[in-house]
Amino acid sequence: MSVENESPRRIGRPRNFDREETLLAIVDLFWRLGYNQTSFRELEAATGEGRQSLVNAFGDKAAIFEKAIQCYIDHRVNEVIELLRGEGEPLDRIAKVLARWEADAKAPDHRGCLLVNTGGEIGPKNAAIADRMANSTQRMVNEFAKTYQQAMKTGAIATKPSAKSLARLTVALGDGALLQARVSGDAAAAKQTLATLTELIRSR
Amino acid sequence: MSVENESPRRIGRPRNFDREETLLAIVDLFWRLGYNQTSFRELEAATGEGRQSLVNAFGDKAAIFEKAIQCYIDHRVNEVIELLRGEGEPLDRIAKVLARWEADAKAPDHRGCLLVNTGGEIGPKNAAIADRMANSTQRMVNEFAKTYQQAMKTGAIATKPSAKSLARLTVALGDGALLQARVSGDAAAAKQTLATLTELIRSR
DNA sequence: TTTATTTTTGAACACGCATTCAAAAACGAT
DNA sequence: ATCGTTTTTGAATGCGTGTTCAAAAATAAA
Repeated sequence: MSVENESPRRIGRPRNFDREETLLAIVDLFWRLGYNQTSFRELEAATGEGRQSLVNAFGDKAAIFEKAIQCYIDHRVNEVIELLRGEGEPLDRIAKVLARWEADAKAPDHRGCLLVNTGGEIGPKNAAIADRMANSTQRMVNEFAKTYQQAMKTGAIATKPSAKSLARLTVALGDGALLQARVSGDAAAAKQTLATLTELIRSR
Repeated sequence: MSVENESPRRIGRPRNFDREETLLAIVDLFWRLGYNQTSFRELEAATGEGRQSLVNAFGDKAAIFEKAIQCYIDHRVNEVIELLRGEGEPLDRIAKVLARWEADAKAPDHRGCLLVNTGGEIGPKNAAIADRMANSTQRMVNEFAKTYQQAMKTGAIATKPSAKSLARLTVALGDGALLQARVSGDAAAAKQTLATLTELIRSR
């Protein structure tokens, strides 16, 4: 690997905007509108940049979307995993993740979860996108499974449904709750749904 | 109400196709491709009819989609409710619904659930569609709640998470499982997720 | 200052789409 | 047979879209 970080002074006209900041605005846009309803006109408006600049920086629309999905994964999915790997009791760490999902359900613009929304819209049509989504689900399931395993060792929960099974159920439930929140905007229902999971697991 | 069923001999050239049969083909198409990816070209191919005939019978694309959604609800959602109102023990009736969801997860074309897919794609943008989806969810939740209530009275399950809470969790979990099945095509994971719910509820 | 390279700007382009039109065809009624 | 009505057929139209082009602007190197 050659060194690329030391003074990346490149030739030519410098970029007018911050790449990461612009990408975050793009993520937010796809999150709210979905892939098909997001046109270059809205991308320009949301970022304040010309479309040629966006194409130059990120590629065509499909490439822009892929990078937005990756950005979302890097921030949101990894944040969930970090919460599960953090400090405190296993069940408390899981509660933190559920609280985070509730916060997304409460968002005023009915955004839900970008991966969930994309799953319904793109589905298996785009293999690259589908793979990343399936991989994200898998990573979250694995981390939940580890955390549930720890909770079982301390006796906080029963061992009857396996940790892996509980993990799969948890992630699927999060997906469903955030989907319903996007459609109906009823954040309270999502909150209660997730609370029921906690109740079901603890009371054993 | 005037009688409309007795010999509906109408004036003009008779329709060449069966309305219900064609609508079912349209439902299948939207189910697999989603709203945006379904163009009139594919509608023509799937139904074998000219686009003007389709527009004449069902209206423009938005109206066609609305009628397809309604058709899906009339068949699928109502079928779930009928299964819950059917014969047998409450938990067995619920098991029948879960088995039906598993079957949809197993479908070779990754269709998942039309309402789930549409929720991700349309979201809250189309109020008429969103209302019908929220209403369908509500009806299923209510019927699940009744069934869980019956199971509690017979002592088949504990009364600790309320019947309503369990019902909400069940529907949200079904949504999540079918969404994951659409994205990854991993029907086995969906099956195990739903099985874990049964395990969690029974073992108390 | 000049040159080379990259980004920005603004527009033009080609394509697919839903919508719409007009004529022909198929029926019941007169 | 003729007329009125509805569906079918096939094409045309207009619009929004993603993509692409060409000139101007901004920087580092020579």
